[in-house]
Amino acid sequence: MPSFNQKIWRLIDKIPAGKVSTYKELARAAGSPNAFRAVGNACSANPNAPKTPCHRVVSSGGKIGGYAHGVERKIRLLASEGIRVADGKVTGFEERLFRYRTL
DNA sequence: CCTGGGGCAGCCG
DNA sequence: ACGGCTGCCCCAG
Repeated sequence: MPSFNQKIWRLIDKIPAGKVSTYKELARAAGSPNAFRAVGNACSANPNAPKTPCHRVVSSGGKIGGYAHGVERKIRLLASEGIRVADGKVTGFEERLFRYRTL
């Protein structure tokens, strides 16, 4: 029985390269729409840093958000996947957003 | 831009 | 089990 964190990590693993998701979306996909904050916690507590791509998780509206290993690193990782970040936001966020389910 | 309030899992003590 | 604190947050003002 996976804990909340496990569920979150599992969901994050499903995000394909070149796409991004948000804390809010993850919370919704995990079944707790208001647990977006706990999602952020799960990411920082993520045991496998690059393995589980928490760098593909941004804040709502496409804002870059934070990163335990430094936001700089996060931006670089995203850039290497073809995702550009300008002015603290993901360019073309709406199009690059990975949707888990169509409710 | 900044502030305050809300809401939630995890980790102490 | 219980209360208090923390955090890669969100939203309204």
